[in-house]
Amino acid sequence: MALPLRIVEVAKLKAACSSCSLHELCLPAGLTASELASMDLMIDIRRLVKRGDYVFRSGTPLHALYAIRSGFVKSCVLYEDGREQVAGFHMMGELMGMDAIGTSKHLCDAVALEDSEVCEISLDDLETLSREIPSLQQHFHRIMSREIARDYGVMLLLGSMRAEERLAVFLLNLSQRFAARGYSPIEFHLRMTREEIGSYLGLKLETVSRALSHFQAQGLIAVQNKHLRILQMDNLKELVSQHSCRA
Amino acid sequence: MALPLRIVEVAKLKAACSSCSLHELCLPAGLTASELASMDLMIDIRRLVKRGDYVFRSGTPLHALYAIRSGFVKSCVLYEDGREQVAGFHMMGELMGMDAIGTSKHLCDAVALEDSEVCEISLDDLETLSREIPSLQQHFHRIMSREIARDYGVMLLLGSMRAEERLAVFLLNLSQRFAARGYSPIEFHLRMTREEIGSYLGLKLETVSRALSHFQAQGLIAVQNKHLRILQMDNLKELVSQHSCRA
DNA sequence: GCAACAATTTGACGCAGATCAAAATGAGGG
DNA sequence: CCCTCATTTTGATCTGCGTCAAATTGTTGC
Repeated sequence: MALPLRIVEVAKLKAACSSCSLHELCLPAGLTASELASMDLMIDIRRLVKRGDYVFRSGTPLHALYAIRSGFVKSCVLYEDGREQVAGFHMMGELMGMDAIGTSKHLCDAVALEDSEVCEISLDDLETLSREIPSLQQHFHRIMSREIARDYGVMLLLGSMRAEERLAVFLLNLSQRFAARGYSPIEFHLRMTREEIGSYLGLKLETVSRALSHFQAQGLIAVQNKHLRILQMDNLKELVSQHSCRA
Repeated sequence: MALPLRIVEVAKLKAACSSCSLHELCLPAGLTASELASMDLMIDIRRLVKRGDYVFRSGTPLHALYAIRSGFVKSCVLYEDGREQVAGFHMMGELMGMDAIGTSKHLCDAVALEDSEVCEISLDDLETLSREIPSLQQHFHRIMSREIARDYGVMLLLGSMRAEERLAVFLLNLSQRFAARGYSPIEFHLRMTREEIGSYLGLKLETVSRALSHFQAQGLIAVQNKHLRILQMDNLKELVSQHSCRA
């Protein structure tokens, strides 16, 4: 008997950077109108990814890079023995899959935390086009560089901050990124579980929960399950810089 | 009175990728002879960096990327409040400074741990040339990607491994990289202090010291100060994968 | 070779955060 | 709406690693 087939949501739609409201955040930032038109030709697949589904999986060959058009995606590094760690949370306008260019194999899972839409960008096409459009080339390099810079920040966080500092950094970072996208920087919906936050921050879920409760008791934030509101942005920032470090 | 001038060692030598024994490890890997000749034109500064001196400093504008021709360099991320963490150790054939492309400012210090020689590679020149030489472009992307992949590994290490695992991963990684450069994978000189190892691994120097002593007591390694010999490579590897994890 | 200093080792002790446990709350499916 | 299961919260206890301290060894400049 054949197994019941899992229905995979793969809508292939005509994508178009020039009409996408994110193009100032995304890969084509800074291109002229005619350069944008060239990018349109390159990106012809937009894919819907349901909550819980994979954008790509660790170990599979690199087909394309993925720009998030809407939604929220986590990436998890897997270790051979089954250990896994959340390496990042990605929101609209961000590019994923760059870790796979080196080996042509993805080395993390990318899982949608809510129904999302991603644009597939063929690496070959991107490389070809960026040979013709220097500003695209530069921007692509800047995007990869920023990913490296972000990673350095995470290392600092994991290597030398204590639990509550890590969480404060995490919340402030989310806040900034929502702000950059036109959403409220002080009130937002956490799309991930406490366990996922903990995995990202190198903490256990109980520690995350306790730290959130403590912030709330101090009046820094108000949390109600996944709904979060920052009440004292400045004090939250101060908490990070006051060097109550561990290492 | 003028301050006594610090004598800066800046030997400007004609560098040449085509005659460099590292070109299979370094940026020009995979180029044809004529493409290599084009790279030679691009790289015209080789700089000597004495032990303890900076290759570049955090906050300074990006002038160039740096390929290590010989020696050993650490990179340290600095946090505003003075906290710092070693983000990586770099050896010959490796490229540094890619974290600065995004903002045009270095965000870590690069300090030579022994007298070293680096080749300066102008980013503009590299971008120009890689528009003409697709294989150079591809290789540059692969190098940046591998840096991202490496960082993911460090995150996993910092976020979910216990002290002895971290140290074992660290030693095995050094071993591999020495092997790739034709040196012994089982016997080498640690060029960094216990404190620097600790900073990289998110541990205190005492913990690093104790872990090394413990490995030695188990017969896995022999350490004598900075001289290290791996006695039981397989058992060391096993130590990492046996999932004695923390998070 | 010696003095001064830096790096390492080792021991004793404390604490931040992990672990274990159980109750409370929320979300999805029939 | 109710049942079931997943997530979150909170408490109690444990432990790996940080902290403090002191002895030892290695390194550098004179």
